[in-house]
Amino acid sequence: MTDFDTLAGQWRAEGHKLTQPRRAILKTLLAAARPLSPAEILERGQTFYADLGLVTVYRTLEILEAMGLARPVHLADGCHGYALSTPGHTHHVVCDRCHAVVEIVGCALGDFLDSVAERTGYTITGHWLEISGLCPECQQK
Amino acid sequence: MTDFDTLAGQWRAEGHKLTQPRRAILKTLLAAARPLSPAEILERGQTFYADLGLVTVYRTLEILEAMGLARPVHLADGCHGYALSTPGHTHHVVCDRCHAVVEIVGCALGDFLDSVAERTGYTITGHWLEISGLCPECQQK
DNA sequence: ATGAGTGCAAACCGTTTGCAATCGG
DNA sequence: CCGATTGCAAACGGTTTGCACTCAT
Repeated sequence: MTDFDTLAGQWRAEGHKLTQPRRAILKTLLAAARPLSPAEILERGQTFYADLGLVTVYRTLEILEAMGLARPVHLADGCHGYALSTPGHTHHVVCDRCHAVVEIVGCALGDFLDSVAERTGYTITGHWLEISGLCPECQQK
Repeated sequence: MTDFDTLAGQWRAEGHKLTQPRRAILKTLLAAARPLSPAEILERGQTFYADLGLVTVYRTLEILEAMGLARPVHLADGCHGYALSTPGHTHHVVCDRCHAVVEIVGCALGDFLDSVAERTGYTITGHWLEISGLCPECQQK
């Protein structure tokens, strides 16, 4: 997670303009505790900039994803939401009930992937791990 | 992977009728070397039963998924295909180039998940791992 | 015979695109 | 000022639903 100014800096560094709609989207993602669908980003973003449109949400997410600043997270229902990502390789743990998300920054799969490569003959180029569970809060209910 | 008769047996055991369209879909999935999109299943399935309709593909996949006999596999482009799955817990290794798929039957993530649970306070209920790479054949090109 | 299963067409929903108006640098 | 960016409306593609007909049992 980064703060707004750092994010804004990276944004401009790529030559993108920092418009009001885009500010609203960045703030929304920064404030989110779980991955948000485009529609949710729209709704929340409108509290920052009332005229925000869904199309702009899609276009901004596209840029964020290309920059590696946000990534799509597959949710249980088949749709996917977007969450800001720390740079580099991360995995997510998503709460089944409230969808709160925690990023796992380290990746302990190296040995496992080596054995997979050996067993299958594949050259491994990447992997995607998503863990589901119940967050501490939801366990109490 | 199972053979047709075993699959058909499980199918009937749940009280579903084994119609021509459904036979065609099962045969198609059995013959597939990689996950297929609903549209691909339709196309290939029509070689077994010419009047097969797309709606039936969706409805049959829904049942197969509920029975745990097939599972959706997220492909690189965001769409997802379906592949028959061995019962129980498996992971997939998908070739970036030709989409050939290998199932990893063992799961060596236990320790890793334990440490995640400890670090995050979550109760882990499940996980989804998909590995991408190049299959032996595609490496030679 | 009879209810489960089917295909068609239409509805539906999330996403993308064309375009004229607008905004940021 | 000028091109990047915007929102709207319409197009689009994949998925789901309503319905009358058909098939497996």
